[in-house]
Amino acid sequence: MAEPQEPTAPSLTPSEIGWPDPAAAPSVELDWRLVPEARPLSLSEQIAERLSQEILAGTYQPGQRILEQQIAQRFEVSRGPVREALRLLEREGVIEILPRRGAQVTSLTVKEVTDIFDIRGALIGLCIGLAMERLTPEQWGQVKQGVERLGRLARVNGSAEEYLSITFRLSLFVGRSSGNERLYELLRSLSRQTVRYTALGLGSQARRRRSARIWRDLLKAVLAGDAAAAEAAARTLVKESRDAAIRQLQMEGHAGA
Amino acid sequence: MAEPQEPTAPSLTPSEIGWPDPAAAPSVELDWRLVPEARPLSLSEQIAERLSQEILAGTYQPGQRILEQQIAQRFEVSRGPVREALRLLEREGVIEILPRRGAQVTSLTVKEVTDIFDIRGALIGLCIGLAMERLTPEQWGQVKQGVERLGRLARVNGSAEEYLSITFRLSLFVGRSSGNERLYELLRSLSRQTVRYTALGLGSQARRRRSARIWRDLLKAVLAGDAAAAEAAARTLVKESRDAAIRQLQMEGHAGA
DNA sequence: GTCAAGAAGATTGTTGACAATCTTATTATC
DNA sequence: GATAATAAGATTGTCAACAATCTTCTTGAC
Repeated sequence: MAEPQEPTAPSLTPSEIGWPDPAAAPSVELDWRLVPEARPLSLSEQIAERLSQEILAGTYQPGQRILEQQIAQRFEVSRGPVREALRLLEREGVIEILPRRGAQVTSLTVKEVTDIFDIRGALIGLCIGLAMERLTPEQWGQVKQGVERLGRLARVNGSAEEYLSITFRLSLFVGRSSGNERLYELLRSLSRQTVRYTALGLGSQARRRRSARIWRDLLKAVLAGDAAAAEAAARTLVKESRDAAIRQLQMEGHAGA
Repeated sequence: MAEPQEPTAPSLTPSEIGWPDPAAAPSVELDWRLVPEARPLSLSEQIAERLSQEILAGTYQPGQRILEQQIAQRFEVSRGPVREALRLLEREGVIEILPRRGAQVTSLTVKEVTDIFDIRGALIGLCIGLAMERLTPEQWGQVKQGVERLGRLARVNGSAEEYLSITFRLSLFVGRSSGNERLYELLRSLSRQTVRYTALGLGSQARRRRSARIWRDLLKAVLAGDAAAAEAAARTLVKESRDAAIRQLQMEGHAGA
């Protein structure tokens, strides 16, 4: 490949969120890597990774076609690895591949966004329950730190990006803490597919304050050992996130396709 | 391809389970197609479909390596489509692909089986809730037919295969009735990954009777409009299926890998 | 001016060959 | 006899070219 990617940073350990130093510049970088394992990436994985970043960053717009030849020339490789990269991206829901039509950036309908949020809601409920069985109060302390940061950020009307970044770190930490690897990967994939919509839903300070309050309720229920309340809070979080996203989409005149 | 596949049968419509005539020979054929859409399959999809059937049928054993060249020769195609077929099968969890090692039939650990059943449990709960919002009592009548068949089969100690076949049809019908396409596809994929284990759990008549009873409770709750009870029954169904499967695995001395 | 038919171009699907890497068998050494 | 280095073979990764199909533009008829 033309520009070999720098080695990826080591992934978070299950027991460490690794909150950045509050004194340092706030990190809003999210880890949307397709291949979480720290191993040398194959050519097709490198291509998929880069394309995924570009699509998530908006370089390619939803619905835009992606031509194999074009990608191959840009990365100075043949179409073989590009085809595999596209299949990998399709699997992650980043693009859609139509027979004899090729790939295009996924453009979700309102219905599909709703559907994915609903699935996330059910899975996050399971996740919380499993994590409660496994994590010690000390380990929940890390979540507490994050929830407190959320509260501060929401109160002072801080950057939406940083808020979003922290909620994702929290979600992924809980996901990993479930001890169910498949569940974690599934949630990560579904979250990635809906990042832009989650961001949409957390655009206003009012929504962030509301979100922070539910996170606080969630943590409270967890520390009190009330699994049912914790799962309910988690589902509420996703449900309100979903509704806020849909409202925004409809206000923006998102036709539904 | 050497032996072109006969056109696949049209898929079930959302509103029709299409129970086979009880007088006719009992149909225990399950529809484990990878590509549910009724459209001409590409070469790689045909290969994936055939391999998937063979793997599910036990022609290839768990852990067994699958060599690209060998498959290519067998189907008289080049390795390109075979590679794509293998990626498709990996995505469905049928095989695993390791870098520079190639593909091998998925061999799930007890932990992984447990994990997948847990995910299915959470999703089926969601599914039932959504289906209850959409289906009319008349439409549930079709489920009632199936549940009654389950009861009869369990009482007379009928074939485990037929019992399994009906539970899958019921599950898929409910899945489709949720109206959440992604949820349906996800459940179908997870069910396929655990067919052999579900079968293991339904091996004894006692288990089938128990299963039939829970299905009856589930339907009763649905018709009474008690969503919480219905969802609980669905989760119980999966949970007991999981535990039975695990017990069998451990009795068979399944080491865990 | 509009619509349809056809041709040219673009794009995906497939192939066989070559390169890089891994696996296994052989042989030499202790 | 056991172990390690080495070589041969097998297997995946990548490439460039060709075939099949789809899209778009042009041309002609009404």
